[in-house]
Amino acid sequence: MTADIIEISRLALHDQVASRLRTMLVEGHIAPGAKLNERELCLQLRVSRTPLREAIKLLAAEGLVDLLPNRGAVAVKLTEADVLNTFEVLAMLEGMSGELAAKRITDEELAEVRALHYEMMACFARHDLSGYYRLNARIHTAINDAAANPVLSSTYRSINARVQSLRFRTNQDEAKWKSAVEEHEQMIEALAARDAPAMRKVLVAHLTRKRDTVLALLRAGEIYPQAHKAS
Amino acid sequence: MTADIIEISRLALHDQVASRLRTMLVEGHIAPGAKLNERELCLQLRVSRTPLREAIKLLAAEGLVDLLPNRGAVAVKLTEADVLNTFEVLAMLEGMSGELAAKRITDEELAEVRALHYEMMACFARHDLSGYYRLNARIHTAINDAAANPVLSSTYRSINARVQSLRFRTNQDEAKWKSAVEEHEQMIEALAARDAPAMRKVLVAHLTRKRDTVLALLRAGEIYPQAHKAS
DNA sequence: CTGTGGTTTTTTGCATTCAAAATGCATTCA
DNA sequence: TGAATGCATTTTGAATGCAAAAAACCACAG
Repeated sequence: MTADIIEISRLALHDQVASRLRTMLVEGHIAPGAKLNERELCLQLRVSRTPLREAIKLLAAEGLVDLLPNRGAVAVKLTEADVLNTFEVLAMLEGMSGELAAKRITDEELAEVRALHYEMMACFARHDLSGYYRLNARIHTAINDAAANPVLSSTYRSINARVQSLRFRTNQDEAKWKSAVEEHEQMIEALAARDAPAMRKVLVAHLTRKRDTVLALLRAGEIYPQAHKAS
Repeated sequence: MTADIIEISRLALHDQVASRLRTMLVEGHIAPGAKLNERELCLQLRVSRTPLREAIKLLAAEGLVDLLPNRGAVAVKLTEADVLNTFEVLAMLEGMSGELAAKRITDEELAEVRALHYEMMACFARHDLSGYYRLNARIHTAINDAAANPVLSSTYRSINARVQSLRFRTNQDEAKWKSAVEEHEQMIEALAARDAPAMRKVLVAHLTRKRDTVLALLRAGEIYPQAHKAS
């Protein structure tokens, strides 16, 4: 019982709030372009406005919300140009991460990535999309860790979060899913061979495909169905 | 992102505070490892604790201060590993920025960079170090702008700020200064030739040299003279 | 003289309160 | 009938108050 209390007070309240808000934004529970009403969120998250506001400032720094002076915060609604620019940076960060990982990964780390990969294949076989996504994220985290550069990892995480809500909504068809899995296999091969250029190549290609998927949906207007807010 | 469109008639207090604190940290007026006493800073900046705390949270997200639970914030004191990791990422970001700039720079932008370069040369000739630094920063900003990727620019700015206070303290000797200027001339040439690989090469070399300078000083203990606080 | 325990003081974290700005509505006038 | 202006409500921004945690201090014992 007391352990929970300690556990709660271990993480600062504004950090907990930031995490919850981040999840809500990334998973689309707060729609892009939606206003973040402070009083509303206070009741919902059972905290006062001070930690909430601190959390919102944090998310603004991460680029997940826009801060309008005297008008509060809104969930970012990316334009096509924003998506292009973001993926351009992401591709480079991921490419670098992959290169470094290929150079620095230990046998133990490689084994773990492989294990995660097979778990992910299991999800693929079962058509368990959410499990697939979860494993996918863990693999990418594992590769980032293998790159052994915390600055790179946290930068990647932060920027990736901005497009995560869009990637969340891209309902893969079977063919795209299959080729994504194939790309993952190439990643494992490149890692095992410690082939840094190959690793970069497959990761950049991976990101480029993701980008194009997101862009296509954005252009089709399937991501932001009702165009209500001016941006 | 989309907030840029909204004109900022009057900056919010927490933004002003964040700017001032950022300057104090980057220019070393707050020493690395120093504790940020809220009450003290409130009196100094003539604001109450609420906007100050929001600003500190922002700087924490930027990686300029560390947030210790229930113990406040301290100015980050980078370890040798931190410096290596940060410059590793910076080199890549700057390399990418240079590549994109070489591909995308307009004649007008190039002319402006050239003009800034000559102004900087004037400062060099006059041994005006602070003017040189100012122009140097403006040139890098101009190149970043020419890359035409706001996500890249802001990411670079944020990460660069973390090592700026160290670079601020590296008192260049004449020889190093001279070779820095030569590298800048190579940059202009590469830009003019729209030679992206060359641009990347010179920028990465530039950053590597800066990194080594910072590292040498760090190892010599000249940056953190009195080692008192644990990092 | 040094280490330990308890107490005081300081400092941080969160909640509440107060003030200012913006939004919405109704009334009024053209 | 439509637009503009003034008022009321809502919402954000900033300041203060209060409680808890950490640091500093001091006394005391070994």
